[in-house]
Amino acid sequence: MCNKINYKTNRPRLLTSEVPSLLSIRTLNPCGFLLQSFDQSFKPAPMMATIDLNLNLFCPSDDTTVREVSFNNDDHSSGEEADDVAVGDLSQISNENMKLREKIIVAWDMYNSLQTHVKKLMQDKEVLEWSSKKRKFDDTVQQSSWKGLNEELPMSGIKRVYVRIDPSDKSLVVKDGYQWRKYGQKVTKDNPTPRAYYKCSFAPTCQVKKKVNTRFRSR
DNA sequence: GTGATTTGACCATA
DNA sequence: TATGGTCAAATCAC
Repeated sequence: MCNKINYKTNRPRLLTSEVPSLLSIRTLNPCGFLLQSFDQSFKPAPMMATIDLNLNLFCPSDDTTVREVSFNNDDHSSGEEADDVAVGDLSQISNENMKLREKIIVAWDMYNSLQTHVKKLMQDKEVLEWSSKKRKFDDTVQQSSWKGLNEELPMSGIKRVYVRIDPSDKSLVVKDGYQWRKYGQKVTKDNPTPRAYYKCSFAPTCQVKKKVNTRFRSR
């Protein structure tokens, strides 16, 4: 008996290729002018982040308008002297901008090298922890009287492992040395109870999957 | 707010 | 075309 299921929904599907994956860092000088811009692409990070390094050292935060430079004429200084002062100020600001720019470039380089280092450390940690857990599990399987049921699927390179569980254990967690995350459930043809699909969630590099036919647990 | 689960839709394959 | 496997938005649990 097969019933065809018609799916009706208006829910949009977001394809992975449509997900923006851009980290944008903008650096503004003390008065809000763009000083330096970095764009770093990350794949497959499904997110977009913008970080403003607005070093607002000299300007009030709400002061985004062009400001007039006025001079106090109480000392009766001439217009030429005022121009000289203005040029001096601009030159000083320009120098400060240059120094800031150099500092930001150095900080960016340090950030990049630190990020690389952290990534490498995390990968090393993942590999160590995973191989430790895997070894424990392999030992358990070796000792199991069910080892005759373990099989290597021909031509596929996929190893199928059956794990015996304690019938008195009513928990839904199978103690097989892996950490699982459920990603789907399906009602199959010859099974009245749904089949659950799990992925290994211990590490992103862990490709192990499992199927659970709940009818075997139902009694 | 974050991570896990649920569930309808999509896709590959026999 | 039916079926199983997977994806990903919605929902739930904490």
